[in-house]
Amino acid sequence: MKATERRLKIQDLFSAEEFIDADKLCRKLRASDSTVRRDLIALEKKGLLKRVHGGAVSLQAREEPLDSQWLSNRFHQEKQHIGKTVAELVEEGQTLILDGGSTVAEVARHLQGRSLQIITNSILIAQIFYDSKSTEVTLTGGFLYPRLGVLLGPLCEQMLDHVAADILIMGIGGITEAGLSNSNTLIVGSERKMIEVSRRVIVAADHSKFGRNAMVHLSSLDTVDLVVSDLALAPPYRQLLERHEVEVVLA
Amino acid sequence: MKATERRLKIQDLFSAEEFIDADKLCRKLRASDSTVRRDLIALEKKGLLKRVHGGAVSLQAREEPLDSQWLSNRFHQEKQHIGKTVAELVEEGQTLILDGGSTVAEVARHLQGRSLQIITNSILIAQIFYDSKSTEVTLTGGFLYPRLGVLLGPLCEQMLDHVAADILIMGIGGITEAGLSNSNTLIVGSERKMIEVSRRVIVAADHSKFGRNAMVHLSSLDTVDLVVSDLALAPPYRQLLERHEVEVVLA
DNA sequence: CTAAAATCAATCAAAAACATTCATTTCTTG
DNA sequence: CAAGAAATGAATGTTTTTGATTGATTTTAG
Repeated sequence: MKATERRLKIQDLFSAEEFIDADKLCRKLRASDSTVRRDLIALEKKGLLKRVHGGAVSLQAREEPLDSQWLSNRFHQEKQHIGKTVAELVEEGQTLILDGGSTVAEVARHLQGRSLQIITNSILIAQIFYDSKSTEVTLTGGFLYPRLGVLLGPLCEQMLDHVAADILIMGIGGITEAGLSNSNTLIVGSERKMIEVSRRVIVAADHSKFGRNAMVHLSSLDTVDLVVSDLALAPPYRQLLERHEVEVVLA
Repeated sequence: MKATERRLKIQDLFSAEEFIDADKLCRKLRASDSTVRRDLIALEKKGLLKRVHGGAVSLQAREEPLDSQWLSNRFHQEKQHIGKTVAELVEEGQTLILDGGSTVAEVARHLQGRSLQIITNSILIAQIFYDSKSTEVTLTGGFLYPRLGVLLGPLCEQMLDHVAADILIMGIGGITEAGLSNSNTLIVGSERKMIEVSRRVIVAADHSKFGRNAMVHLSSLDTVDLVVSDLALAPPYRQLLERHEVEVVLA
């Protein structure tokens, strides 16, 4: 097995477990412990995982409870602005797909009471419309991914196959020149389907997501129609997006 | 098992239980007491838990989803007892369908941390298992019915067509000689499907549901295998159930 | 209150995992 | 095809982790 193939496989394994045993990797990849260790070092250098004694842990896997409040509120101000701006782009009566993630949740909050049809795979976002009569909410089914509160897997993708949406509003793990990426293959799988069935793709991402790579590649920048970020976005990134014909709005 | 893996697992266990015995941890993690103690010391240093004689307690106040609703709930005490009793009937590794409703939610709370496969159409129940890794939760898709937080409609029923469950745990609007009834046709529709695909049907209903008829007839009493209610259940109802070969347990 | 039982902290040797080096194989590239 | 570069796996010594043992401390029962 080649190095690239091995490393992709390692990344895949993180969608199921947040910790991976080095021994198990050796057996699964049929490689020596030296090789596996080198792979892990390489992936760590790329910022895709954290190496620990005995294996490696997924980076986004678990926030420390002490700053969990803080972390989910990181750039909260910015996310609020982004949420408001994105919500203003939506017209009455449209069909939206809302992906999971705290930035998109902020968009959802600004959509409360609007007359829309919303499809989402996030139970947190569904909750925002808990007692709204004007907004019709449909949840995709699926396996509930612990801690993120999103529905994933074949059931989710199968359901998305049967719908069509005007706009997809998507959160994201990282954006670089290579495109969008997110933290695990299951999430990326359903997001790909979402892109597929949506006429217009809007990415809501605060400036901290730029220049970062998450574990799994999702798509190239060309699939995106519009990126809404905050004012702290470094100009080079803005130019990068515009080179790919992506519209940019800073909130 | 490696150190990091063990410590993540300990954190998981604390999302289901407030206090955990050191012995129990040794057995569950297959590690010596020295190792477990070192793990607990490490986690305490990170501020994730508090070590006490004989084990450790969770530091984060376990927030119950929708506290306010539950507190204002009628017959809350009775529902708690019913919940505990029903939860004890469930065996490890089984596949359950949980329908919506406050009584069933009480059952779900007592199932936290168990190793089960749960299918539900209630986002409130899904939330109860928000960060439990041992309990695998699948949501049916569907329209979100406002204020009840349940998923209904063709999407939901279609999904239920593809599953099979050991036990269905069902709340109910009313029980009379004529059978079970509930408040609207959409709910009844999905509940019929649930009954269809489950080997054993358990109804969790406090005594106030007896002798009442809700809007829509759901099924006759013969489809029910077991009813769990509280001690205030009037004897005539008990006899009625037994005439229909329904087992009765009072909590 | 006292004694027995349980739990804890400290220490140590064995085991597991690690970094480093080096010879061998595989892959590039001219 | 051949020289060089990159990747691999084995071997080395080092560091970390682990479970057992010891005696101290706390809890429980009488």
